[in-house]
Amino acid sequence: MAAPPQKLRWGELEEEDDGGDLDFLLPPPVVLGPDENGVKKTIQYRFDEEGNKVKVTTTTRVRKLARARLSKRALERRSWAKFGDAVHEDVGSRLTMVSTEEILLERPRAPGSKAEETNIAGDVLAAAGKAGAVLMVCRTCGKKGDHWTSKCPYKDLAPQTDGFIDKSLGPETAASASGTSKGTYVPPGMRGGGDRSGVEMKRRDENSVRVTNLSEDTREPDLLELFRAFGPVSRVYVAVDQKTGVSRGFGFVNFIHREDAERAINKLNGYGYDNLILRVEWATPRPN
DNA sequence: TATGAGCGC
Repeated sequence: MAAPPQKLRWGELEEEDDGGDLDFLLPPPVVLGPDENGVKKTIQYRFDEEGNKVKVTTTTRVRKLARARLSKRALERRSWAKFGDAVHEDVGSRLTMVSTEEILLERPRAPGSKAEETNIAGDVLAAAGKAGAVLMVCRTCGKKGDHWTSKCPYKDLAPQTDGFIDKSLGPETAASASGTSKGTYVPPGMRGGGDRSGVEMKRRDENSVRVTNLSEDTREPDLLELFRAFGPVSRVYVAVDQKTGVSRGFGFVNFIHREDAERAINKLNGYGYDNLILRVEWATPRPN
């Protein structure tokens, strides 16, 4: 296999020699450096028009700027020994490389807990699960043994815990509810007697606003920033391609109050955001 | 391009 031709930059091209065939009489060119300042010296010889031997010294600075920009720490890192896949790399290459090594991450545990304790707890859970459905406790309505949280008929009425709830709504705790057993979470709809009949329930999804034509790098916090000005927001969602992680360019914002959603639609539809014109309209509720 | 994701049985 022939080596690929080395691509020369114009600055590296040899000077055109007009000395003709007598070049072999001249000493070979000498290249000195580059030194630590990136200064390279080239000493060449040629014949001038009158046939005199002339020494030509060229001084060039090579990569001076790039070197100057390296911090002390970066320079220090260059002297580190290679490890992992890079051990087998060419010793002279100082380039960063992409590794295919498997990196095992530790599973986060509760602070202070030991791995063994976790396993024991797991066994206990497994045993209890076999014995009955005591552990099937819906986190939304607190009902035991009937359904999982995802199947809860009231799941869309549950308060959000994803951090996007407007803090001005104030914290609601089980302690503020009446008739609760100690330490048990009581969802808002079940408070005050637990009789659901006649309680006006509005699906969270109802004040859902669809936002399209988002720029690719718009994320949920950005949407929240934009929409929270109109009133308390219960949920923000940006559709993301599961494979690539890039935004699909649309999302949803749910408002607690329908009027706020309406104002947001009126104000923000057609609004320029990140060089794009937003489309903001009512969302058709998700199937399910 | 264009109407959403998800845990424990």
